[in-house]
Amino acid sequence: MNLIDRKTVAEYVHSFIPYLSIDQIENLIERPPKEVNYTYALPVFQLARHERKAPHLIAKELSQKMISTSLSLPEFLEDIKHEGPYLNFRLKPILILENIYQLKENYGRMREELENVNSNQKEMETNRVVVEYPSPNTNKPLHLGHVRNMLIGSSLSTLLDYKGNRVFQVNLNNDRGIHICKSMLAYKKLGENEKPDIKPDHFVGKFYVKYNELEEQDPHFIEEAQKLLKKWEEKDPQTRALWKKMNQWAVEGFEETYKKLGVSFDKQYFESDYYWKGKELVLKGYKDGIFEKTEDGAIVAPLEETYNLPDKILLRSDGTAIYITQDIYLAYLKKKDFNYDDSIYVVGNEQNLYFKQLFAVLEMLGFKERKYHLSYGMIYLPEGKMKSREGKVVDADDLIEEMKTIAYEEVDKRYPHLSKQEKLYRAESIGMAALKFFILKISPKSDFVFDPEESISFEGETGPYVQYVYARIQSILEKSTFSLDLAIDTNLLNDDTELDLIKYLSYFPEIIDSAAKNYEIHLIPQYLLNLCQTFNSFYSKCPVIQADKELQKARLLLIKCVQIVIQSALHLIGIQTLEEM
RNA sequence: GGACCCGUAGCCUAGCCCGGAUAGGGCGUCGGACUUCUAAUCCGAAAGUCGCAGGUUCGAAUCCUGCCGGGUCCGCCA
Repeated sequence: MNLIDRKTVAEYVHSFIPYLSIDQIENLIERPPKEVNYTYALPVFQLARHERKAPHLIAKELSQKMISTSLSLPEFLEDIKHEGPYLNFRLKPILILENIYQLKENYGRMREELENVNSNQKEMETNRVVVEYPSPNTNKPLHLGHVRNMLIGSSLSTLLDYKGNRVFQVNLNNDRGIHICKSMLAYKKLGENEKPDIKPDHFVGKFYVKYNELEEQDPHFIEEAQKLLKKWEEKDPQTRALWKKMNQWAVEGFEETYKKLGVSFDKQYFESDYYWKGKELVLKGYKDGIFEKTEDGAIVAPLEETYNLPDKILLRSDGTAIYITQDIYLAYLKKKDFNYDDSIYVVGNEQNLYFKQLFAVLEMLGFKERKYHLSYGMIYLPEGKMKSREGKVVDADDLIEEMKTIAYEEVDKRYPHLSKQEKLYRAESIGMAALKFFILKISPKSDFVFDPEESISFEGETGPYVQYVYARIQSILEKSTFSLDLAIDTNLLNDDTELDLIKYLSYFPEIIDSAAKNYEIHLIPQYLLNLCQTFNSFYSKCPVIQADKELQKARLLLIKCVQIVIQSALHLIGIQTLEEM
């Protein structure tokens, strides 16, 4: 097999432009616009300074030099062409198709696969990564924000694992604090001894909403909730028993939701187990003169001068822990548990400042491990921000059910004759694909408005659109009387859509690479849309089954490769393929 | 008051980190394509001051500065 990608091209170009490094050239190389039927383009403007010539002349001369000095082009290149100030390269199609067909689901990490085979670098240390998400509060069920969080966290974990990292997924249950006491108080007042008659986390959440209704009528309830928290901290047995019971309900309910979304963890942390342990670290920091004490005795980290951040309280004046106290400890604990190289926190952007402060405080303590806050934007409803307090949220379970229900109707509409079991199977797969793709195709940084009416779609830029391409290919492969074979004549693949497909296929490894490097999951759905749009154009223009033998065999291999890439890309974002839909 | 994020056709969104070919898609609208590999599809059309104004550059949606509009956050919540 031949390792061919952007870097291979850069290495080749470097032999003609020695004054630029391979990395510089690789950085310069870009993907040409759609209508240019070449794989990579080198804009030569930058060379104009060295060469003191007009860009289009440089491009022309370089291409001539490349073609004449090497007699024939290097094995992996089919064509080089100058076009204005650009030098365009086309990779040899058969090599791309060969790589995909042989590497199968490993094609997306082609470079690692082929380099490992060649150099047998097994002793190379595997990078260890901890990904923390979704870290829910245990007083109410999961909502759409958590869904976004989980989909990002879980597909990032899959992706990093795919690229050779050892990934540990962990979840921090925020099971202690005033929020859970509020649900407990309402339960005591209104539902004592009732057992969940609905999904247990929803049952707990019901009381959280009820609490807020109570508080609205009578603001004194907050004092009662605080009393309950105090009793909890004093380990009052009755309070602890109630707390334990309700937390169990909440966590049980979460587990069901995790399962539906295909999320699982290597370890679950519970804040209540160690929230007080960070206290020692903070006090030691104070003793060492790193932190300061306020007039009333709270410990504060001075961040203003060194970090240009607001100072941060680390310990209450009464000596009790607050949220950051335990997060400091947890950083050490995760290091101890997993000996990680990278620690990623998947948390919404409303906590951007908090994480800057947390990381600064850890650094002050001498804890200098690599940490990254993967911050994502908030989701709004058409009527504004979601408010759990008022029960104005898109509930995760409801949303999942709704997606499946609508998907069922769509399947039923098209194929009423199918068995109910088959319809359910497809609806589950299609509904989940629609949900996951809808959320993951958007750049994690951007906020977005979720309009339930408009967002649940199965047409256009959606998961089902991609699944549909997979199924269409499957259907052709089954109907063709020819079998797949690498011995094809790629010259027959000369339609624009065919050349485009090959071009997009060759980008897959570099898309995966940059998605993993920059933690940008949305690059994968975006890539799939480009690939699938091109396939659908191909599909309507280029018949496969009716084509002559040689052309048919060439097209079969091409579409098989498209199918392989679709499947492995979808797998990375937790979406299943369907052979028929 | 301060810090950070966002502003791309009626609506949604990619591209911004790392400046390069006429700014890509989708929804919606209008007009076409199923006796032919699955129409959850395809083809075509209308629709854009890339928030505004400067600056840097051969070249700016992309980098810098200022402004306008929206959002988030800011010492004892989680």
